[in-house]
Amino acid sequence: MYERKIPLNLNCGLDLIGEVLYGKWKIRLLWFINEGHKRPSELQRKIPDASRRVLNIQLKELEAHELITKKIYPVVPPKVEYSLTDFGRTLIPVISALGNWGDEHEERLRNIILKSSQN
Amino acid sequence: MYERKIPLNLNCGLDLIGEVLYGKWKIRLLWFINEGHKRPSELQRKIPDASRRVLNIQLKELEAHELITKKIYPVVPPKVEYSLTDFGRTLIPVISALGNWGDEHEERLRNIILKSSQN
DNA sequence: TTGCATAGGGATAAATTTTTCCCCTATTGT
DNA sequence: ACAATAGGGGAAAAATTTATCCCTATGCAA
Repeated sequence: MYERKIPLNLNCGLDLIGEVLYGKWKIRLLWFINEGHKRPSELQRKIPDASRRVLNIQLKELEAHELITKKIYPVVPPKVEYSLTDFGRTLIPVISALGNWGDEHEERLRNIILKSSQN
Repeated sequence: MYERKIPLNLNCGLDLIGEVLYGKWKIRLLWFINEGHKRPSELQRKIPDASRRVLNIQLKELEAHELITKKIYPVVPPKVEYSLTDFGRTLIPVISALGNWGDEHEERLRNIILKSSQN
C-alpha cells in the first residue's frame, strides 16, 4: 500500500468528507451501489472508463471507511455483493445535491469546461 | 499548461461538477471567498497547508470555469480581489451540504480515517 | 540598506493516483 | 484441452496534481 508522505489534515468537516470521497470513482460507486448495482462486475460495466483495478481499490477504501459492506458468497463462480451501510446511506442526499447541481447547469458547464480545456 | 492524455468525460451531472470542484483546495477557496476573504494573501493564510503556487493555479481554474471573478486594482503594492459570480454562488448550498455532513459525523470520521490509514 | 508585504510566473521535482499488464482460483460449457 | 466467467492482487509505468525554488517589481518600516 502507498505510504503517505504529506500528513493528512482533518480539521474541518470539509477535510473529513474529502478524505472519504476523494478518489476519481468513489462517488459513482456509492451512487450505483445505492441504485442496486451491487456486484463488482455490474459496477465495472456501469463505469467502463475506470480500470477494474482501481474500482477494487476504491471499493476497499469505501469499505475501510465503513460506508459500504462486502458480502462474499461461498459459491463458484464467486459472487460478491456490496451494500451501503447506514452510515453510507447518510451520504446519498449529499451526493444527490452534487449531481443535481451538475444536471441543472449541464449546458453551461459543458460549454465552460470544453472552452477552458482548449487552451 | 498540462495537456490531458486521457479524455474528459462529461456524461452526467456528477462528471460535470467533478470537473469544476476537483482539485485539493478548490472547495475551500470558494468557501472562504464566500465568507469574504477575497485577497490572495488572505486566502493563503486561511489555507496554510497549500502552496502559494497551487492556490494561484486553482484560482485561475475557478475563474476560467466562471465561478469567481478577479478584480485587479492598479495600485502598488498590488491588490487583487476575488468574488463569487452568481453562478458560483449557486454552489454554496452544495458545499454547505458537504461540510455539514462532515461536521455531523466528525468524531466517527476522524476515528475511521485514522484507523484505516494505519495499515 | 536590508527586510517584509503584495501579486504572480517559469521550471523542475516530488507526491499521489490511476492505468496497464500479467498471474491465480475454480467451475461450466464447447 | 481451452475459453469464458467471476473475483482478486502484485509490480511497474503512465498520468496527473502539488510542492519547491527562484525571479520580477514597488513602497514602507526598522
